[in-house]
Amino acid sequence: MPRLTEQRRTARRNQLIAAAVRCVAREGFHKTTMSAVIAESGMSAGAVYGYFASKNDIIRAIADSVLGRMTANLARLTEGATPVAPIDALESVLGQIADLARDGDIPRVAVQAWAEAGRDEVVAGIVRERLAQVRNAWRELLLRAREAGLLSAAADIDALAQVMLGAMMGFLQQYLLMGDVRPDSYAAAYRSLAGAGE
Amino acid sequence: MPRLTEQRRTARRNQLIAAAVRCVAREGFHKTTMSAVIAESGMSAGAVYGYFASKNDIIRAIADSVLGRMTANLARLTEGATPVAPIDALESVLGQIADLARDGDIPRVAVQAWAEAGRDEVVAGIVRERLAQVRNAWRELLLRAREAGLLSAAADIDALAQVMLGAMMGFLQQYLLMGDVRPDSYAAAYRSLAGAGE
Amino acid sequence: MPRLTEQRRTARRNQLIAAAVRCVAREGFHKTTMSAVIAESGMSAGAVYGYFASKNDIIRAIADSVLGRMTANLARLTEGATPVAPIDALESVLGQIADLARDGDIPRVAVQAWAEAGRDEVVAGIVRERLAQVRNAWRELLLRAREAGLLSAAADIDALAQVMLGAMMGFLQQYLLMGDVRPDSYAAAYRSLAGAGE
Amino acid sequence: MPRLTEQRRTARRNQLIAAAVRCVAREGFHKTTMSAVIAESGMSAGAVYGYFASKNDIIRAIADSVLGRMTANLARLTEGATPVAPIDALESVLGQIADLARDGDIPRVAVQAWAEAGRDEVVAGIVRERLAQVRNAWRELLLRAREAGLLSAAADIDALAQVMLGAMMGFLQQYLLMGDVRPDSYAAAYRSLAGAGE
DNA sequence: TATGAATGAGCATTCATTCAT
DNA sequence: GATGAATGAATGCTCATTCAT
Repeated sequence: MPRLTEQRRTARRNQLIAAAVRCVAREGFHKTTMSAVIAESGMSAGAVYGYFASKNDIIRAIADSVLGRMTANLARLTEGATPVAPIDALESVLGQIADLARDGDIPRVAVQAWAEAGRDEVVAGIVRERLAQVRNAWRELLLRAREAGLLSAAADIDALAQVMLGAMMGFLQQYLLMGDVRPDSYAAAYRSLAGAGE
Repeated sequence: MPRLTEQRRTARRNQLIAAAVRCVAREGFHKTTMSAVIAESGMSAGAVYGYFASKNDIIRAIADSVLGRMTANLARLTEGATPVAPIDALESVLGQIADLARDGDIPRVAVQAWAEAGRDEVVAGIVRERLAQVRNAWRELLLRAREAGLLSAAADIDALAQVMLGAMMGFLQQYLLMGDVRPDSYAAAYRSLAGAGE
Repeated sequence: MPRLTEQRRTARRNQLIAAAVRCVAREGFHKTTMSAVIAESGMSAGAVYGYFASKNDIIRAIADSVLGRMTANLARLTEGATPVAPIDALESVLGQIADLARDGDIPRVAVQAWAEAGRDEVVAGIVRERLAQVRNAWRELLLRAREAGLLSAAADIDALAQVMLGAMMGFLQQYLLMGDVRPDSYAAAYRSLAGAGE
Repeated sequence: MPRLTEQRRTARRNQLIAAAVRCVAREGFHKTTMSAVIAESGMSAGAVYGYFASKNDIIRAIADSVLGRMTANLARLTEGATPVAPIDALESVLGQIADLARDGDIPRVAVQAWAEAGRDEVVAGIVRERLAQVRNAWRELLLRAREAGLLSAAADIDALAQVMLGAMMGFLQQYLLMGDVRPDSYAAAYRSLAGAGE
């Protein structure tokens, strides 16, 4: 088969996932019909099943794709060699999330994926892996911050990474559900919490 | 006269919701069939539709019930007159969430409700109301903490309430998805974060 | 049982039939639900089944009642001893039908009964009996008209009675479906047809 | 390309309508189940819904089809250029109706359609249109008869067309319900009515 | 190869009827 | 008696998937 294969195939797959994501953002995984995905993608039913074995397969691909794109921007943050104060990093990350939520469907579908993980163990595996990536990125960033003295030497890096990931999830949910959270004040609140309790 | 008393009617309704919650915890809202709910509840198809007009109605009742029960314990915390350090309160609340998640279906279904809010405006309204309640409880607690000097005078109470709610949501999601978060270390991390960056 | 029984029972039965007729005029026999009849009658489900064994029974009672009331006025016409010209009688009868159709549900439900006769042999029997009554009335009237010289001596009384009944049915259907037929011009047309063709 | 040609699609549609007509002749519109239609047509449930959006759609298509076929033969009668005596034409038309009723389901279903017009405004529109066609055909025939002197010059063509349509409906109903009407004597009775009343 | 019509099990919901109170 | 909540088989319809063309 000399036709331009793998590259073209991947492109079509992505185009299909993009169409499916638009549908899922509107109706959720299980109220989205294959018929809707087929119409949105402009492909034929047969063609779709040439790229994915089943609707479940598409759901899994969507989950992976969408969570991957949530993570993508975060990775960029960590790549930099210069240490960043964790809360500054958080503000930046929350800003990226707010941007994604304002402009597109990804965060809405990410929430769907978190819910779906509760009933499909494969999706659960994908989600776990993606969340682990985010935590790893945070751990790296936090370590560098601690080395730079931007974080107390006694800080529990693992727990803090969990807290940072949790902040992202909590912020996103409130952004989507309440629509009244702002990256700057949200991140700043962590600072005000500071001296408290001691 | 075989007329149902309001009390009996409410009891049956709750019994039905409880059965439906068990189903939804397993399969999510839209993969749960009425047939499954009927079997789980031990009622007949017709009887179920005597209590709820449609599956959608049940979904909404579940969302309200489940989010209400997530909130219930929190309210208890705020009722106390004695000021509590916010992070101590958080640890306590996360502990309650972990307990609920370990012992029952409520938190799993709460996640479903958050996702469903993205496609059913009625559920979105219910969720907004319930989340607002949680924030209000936090605001009250935070105000009292600030008055007692357990919180910096400059603290942004509204933003902090958002952060506290977000912490609950982020903790719960990670509890369900990763299974490795612990109330004590999670809450403690907030403290270690505190001084940082300044 | 010293309670006023038979009389009261009949009254309640008629009240029930009246309610059911209102429903059937709106939705036809088979789109009318027992629930609707129960609501319209103000009785309880159990009570209704005390008067009629089944929905089918009600349908049959309605058919009989409604066709009986279509016939009632016709009988009055024939009772008179004085001979009437057939076409004058027809105009009068069509006028009565138009009045019934304008003011109430009976003719609409009569059409339902004719249709139902195609699938329920019991209703077919009721309809046959009622139509036979109408024909008999016409036969009597036509005989008297022939004796009085208002009708040709060679007239086929049986066939003419069929034609008169047919005229009533055809007029009613057009009144209900087209709404543009008038008793006077409709009857008059029979006269203009008369001499023709010979 | 397995695309259906318009021709094939229409053929399948008609086959489906034919199957549905057989069911409706037996049980009426609303006691005919989709399941019965599906079985009778030999198609699958899904296929049926590829041709018609709903059961209501099928009912409407049946109404149009059946009333159209009642009309078809009438049109043929009018096409002829030679004037026909109205009562001769009537006898011929009643003969066609009797043939249709003896051999097939069409007239039984036509009666269903007239009844259904009382509750579905779309069916009512279809019926009105089809009845108007019949009247138009009669008007044309009557005009030609009047020109040829087969009808009194003073005859009210519109009213006579109503009477002719009414005769067809009344004859058909009696054919189906009583089974004792004959085209020849029925038409002849109109003649015997002739001199009467003057 | 790509198509889209066909499949049919499965879905949410209805409703005539019953019977415990 | 009278009530109306409960029953559950049956209904109209959907939709993930297949496969003849």
